[in-house]
Amino acid sequence: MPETPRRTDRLPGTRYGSRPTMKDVAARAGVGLKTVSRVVNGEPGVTAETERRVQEAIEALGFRRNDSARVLRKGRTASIGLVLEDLADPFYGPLSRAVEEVARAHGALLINGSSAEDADREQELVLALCARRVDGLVVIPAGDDHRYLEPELKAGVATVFVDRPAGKIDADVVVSDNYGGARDGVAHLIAHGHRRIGFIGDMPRIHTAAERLRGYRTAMADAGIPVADSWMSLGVTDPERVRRAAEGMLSGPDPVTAIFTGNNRVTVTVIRVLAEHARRVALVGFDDIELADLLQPGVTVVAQDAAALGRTAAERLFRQLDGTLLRPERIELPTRLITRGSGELPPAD
Amino acid sequence: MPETPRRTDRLPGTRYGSRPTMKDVAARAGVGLKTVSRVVNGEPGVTAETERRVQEAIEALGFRRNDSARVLRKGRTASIGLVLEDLADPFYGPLSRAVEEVARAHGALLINGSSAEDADREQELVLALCARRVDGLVVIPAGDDHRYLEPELKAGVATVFVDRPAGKIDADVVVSDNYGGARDGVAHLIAHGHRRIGFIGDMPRIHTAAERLRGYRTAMADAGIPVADSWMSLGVTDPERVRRAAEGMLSGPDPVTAIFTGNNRVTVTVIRVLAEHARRVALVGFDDIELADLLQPGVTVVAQDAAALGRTAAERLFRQLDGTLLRPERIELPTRLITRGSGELPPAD
DNA sequence: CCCGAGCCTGACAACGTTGTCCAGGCTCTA
DNA sequence: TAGAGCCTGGACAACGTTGTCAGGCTCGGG
Repeated sequence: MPETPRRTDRLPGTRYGSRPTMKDVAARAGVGLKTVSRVVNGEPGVTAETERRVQEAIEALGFRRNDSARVLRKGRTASIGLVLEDLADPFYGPLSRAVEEVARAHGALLINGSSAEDADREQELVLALCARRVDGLVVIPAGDDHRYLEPELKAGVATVFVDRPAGKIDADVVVSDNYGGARDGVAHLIAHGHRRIGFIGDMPRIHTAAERLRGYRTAMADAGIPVADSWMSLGVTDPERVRRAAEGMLSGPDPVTAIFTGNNRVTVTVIRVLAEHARRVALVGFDDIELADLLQPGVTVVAQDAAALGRTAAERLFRQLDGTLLRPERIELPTRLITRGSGELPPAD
Repeated sequence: MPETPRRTDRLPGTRYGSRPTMKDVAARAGVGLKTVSRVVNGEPGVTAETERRVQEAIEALGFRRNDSARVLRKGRTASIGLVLEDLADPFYGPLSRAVEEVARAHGALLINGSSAEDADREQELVLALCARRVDGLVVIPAGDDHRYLEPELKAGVATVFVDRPAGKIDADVVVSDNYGGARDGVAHLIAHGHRRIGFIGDMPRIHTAAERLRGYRTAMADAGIPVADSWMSLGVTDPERVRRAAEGMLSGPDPVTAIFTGNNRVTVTVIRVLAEHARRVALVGFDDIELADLLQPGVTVVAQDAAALGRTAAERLFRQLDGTLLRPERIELPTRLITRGSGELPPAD
């Protein structure tokens, strides 16, 4: 009896009628279920003629293997999760793309989500990905406590943290040399004669922001320059806050002659402020930004390689899955100072 | 007999030992399987005391529901797929983020992949997403024939095409007014006295590129200006090709006095070329670019709202899933001319 | 004291696929 | 011509979850 009406308890939401299954294909081709499975998976042991009949039935019915069932059976999903702060941030685009390319090379799909810099949302996302049984996770953490991941790690979910370290668990980490990069950037300003140098960065609870501030402090200390509290401003990176911070440093009795900005968003806002400003103020920014070379003056930056961060992390992830990787490690990628003019302006008192 | 060694044919790759299941939780809590299910899903009909015992067992074992099995049973995955050209392109970041936000509001996860402007890769990705049984698809098409999607549409996979229309199938489409935007941008140059205006765009097989070229031609025709072949250049948007095209238009016996660029990547490269150029050349670009206002002169652009494209598409997708949407439709979002200086330069002959 | 209503709870099948295992038919050789 | 061995194909169970359904319990009313 072909074409029997199966399906007993379908959801009402399912429209059109549901998808054909291997059973349907088998019935139509007049073969057994397992034979269809063999054809679909390219396994050996099927006559050319039988294979043709099966292919024909697949074509005719529009059959597509149901990966949920497959995953349930096999245990691996061939997909990895990526949790980052904001997909729309130009820094994360290339990183995300790099992760995707590595995943693709390993035959895996990428599922991603934005945490919006919210620890709860990060956890929610990560656990949702685990419930889908992703094979691995690349996480740019928003929170600083990742003990909630312990059962997942034990269960064998490969995990790599990028851009910022994991909190309170032992895991692979790939970061840029935030401390060293900031230190070199500030030293560059000092080398060009600046002493009153401002620092505007992200919220101090964010690891990268703290590290870059540490780099700033070290460079200043190394040069024997005492730092005034009014020279440092940490907080959210929305344009309003940053603008106020920059204007504060540039006015008053003891204005800065140079500013070091803690990330791409801050840099962009500060460039705007400086453009409206009469006095020439030197600027070095963390993170490269597009068109930085075409501004007047060109913007000197400490560039990190977002694509390399993503690639390195993803490659480690798949090595964890291979089993070729045993101990968690911390990898630090170097930054690169790109001089374009803004950092070489002399102090204008 | 508790702690019996289950698992017969596990993959060798699975490390540590596999995850606990509802069965394990049930055994530990001393309740039935279904009771665990009820607790996990917050269904009514469980005593506070029983619930407490189950929660305790879940906690102790680090249980996490397996969504593959759930999907297999329920038919819906609560995830949607997004296929775009390149995650690293600044235009797609906000679009992607907007889709994600709408998905999140509907409790769905986002799976995405880059087609790299390759029709085969697009198809491969889309079908992989369908095999995972995503509830819906948002596609920025690379190819121009989407008949391969017909079985999926019939099976009820909600689908919306964004930025470019679908090929050879009837589906929802959300696009910008590429034709009108380009026409207005070029008319703006004409209004400022230009007659010899160049057009540099993407490959003509890409729908947006063709539409923008059509807008250019219309504006020129409306002004009664005959267009020389040497004023138009279509092709890949890599910097080398664009640079040659721009330099070609700017030299020779009859150089252009203004250039209209067909997308953000082209615009950036042309800005670089013009910066090296002695003569002032007017420029209007399609797509807004960051820092465009800070260049000298500021870059006049025809801006499209990438986030609105993504949001609109995703909202339509979920309305399809609700069943509140019946007929496929084509939605066109307006563009906006933002004048900043480069488009208002007079012709310098 | 008995019976029915109502509430909890658990046994069971089904979702679609893949791994295991066996049967039947074939070829090849002695 | 018989037996061994190979190749093809199919029956069946299992993956982990959820919907159905029925059983057992308590409680209140007659």
